[in-house]
Amino acid sequence: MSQDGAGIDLETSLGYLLKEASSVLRAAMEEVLRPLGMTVTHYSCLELLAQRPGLSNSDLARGAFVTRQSMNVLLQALERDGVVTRPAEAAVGKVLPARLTARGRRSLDKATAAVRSVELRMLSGLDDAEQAQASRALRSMIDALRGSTSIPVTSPARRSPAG
Amino acid sequence: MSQDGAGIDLETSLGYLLKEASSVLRAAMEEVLRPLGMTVTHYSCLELLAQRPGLSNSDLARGAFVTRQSMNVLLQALERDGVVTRPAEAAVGKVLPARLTARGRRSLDKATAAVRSVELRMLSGLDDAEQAQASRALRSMIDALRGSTSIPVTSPARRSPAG
DNA sequence: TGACTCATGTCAGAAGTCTGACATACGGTC
DNA sequence: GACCGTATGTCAGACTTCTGACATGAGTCA
Repeated sequence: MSQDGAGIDLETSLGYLLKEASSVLRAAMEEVLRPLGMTVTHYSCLELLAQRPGLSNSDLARGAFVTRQSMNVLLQALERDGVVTRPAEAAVGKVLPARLTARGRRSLDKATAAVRSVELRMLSGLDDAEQAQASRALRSMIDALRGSTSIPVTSPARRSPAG
Repeated sequence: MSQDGAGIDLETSLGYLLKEASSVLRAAMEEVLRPLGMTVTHYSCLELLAQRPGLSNSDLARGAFVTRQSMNVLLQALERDGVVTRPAEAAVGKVLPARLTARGRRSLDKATAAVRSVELRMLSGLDDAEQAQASRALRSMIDALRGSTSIPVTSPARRSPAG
């Protein structure tokens, strides 16, 4: 086909497969989230806040894999809808810790159930050992690509005076 | 950690890891493609055409995991830039087979080298067996998600009984 | 203390992608 | 031959996310 086999064989490329898997997963999540009036980023933000109350806008952006500008747009909408609250002013620096409201938590519960079912379906063909192996492989690819950058959820952002 | 274990543990979720890996890969590709004036979708389109000359707009959209509308916008720009050609009229139905021009092939060659280096770096921590295992796992996840519900990119998933 | 660096929140404009809609072409069925 | 469902190419508008830019606050170091 090509001259000197320069092309990346899409049939066997792990990168392409990764993109495909991610695309299919995203589509499946959007499908179950849409009836709830949620996008994937929207859901990710809520899930992050449930597990790590008080995350900042920038923390949430890193955890949801979008820019802090995009997350800011979303957070403003979520605040307006009463799903999330942020203090009007920063207690310490410029960081505004966000938290779920009761309504936000209810909203998240439904979404979590839906997303969980998608994930279970995705993993239905893999036993525990295979899942662990896949997890290690993905982690290896991530680390190799980003050299050593930080972790999305386990945020090191707490390194300020108080802690 | 929530009330009844409702939350999806982002620390261990394979879905989250998949999203993270895909995000990091995409960022790494954008980084090397940007100097060439190319986006990831742009590159995907060219790579697809190199391996399967004559693919239609809809084919390319499916292969690049975007809608055919998005791919159409891109294809028109690529035609304008002399990177891709399509016949003015369809020979058979409405399908317009696209092909790379010489310029498109040159453009792709540079991009392919850049992307290949990214993929090699991503896989640098995995031996052949691990890569094969990861490939099988991803394929399994894709098939499991596609099986029941939606179709990745295209329109409503109505299959005709005789189709 | 002052300068430098890094991170944050935010605004504004640009780019990419999506949903909705329409006309058309193919294939099978009645 | 007419009809219906599916698939394609395309236009238009809306939405989401991104890049660029700015001011502010914290930490480091001389």
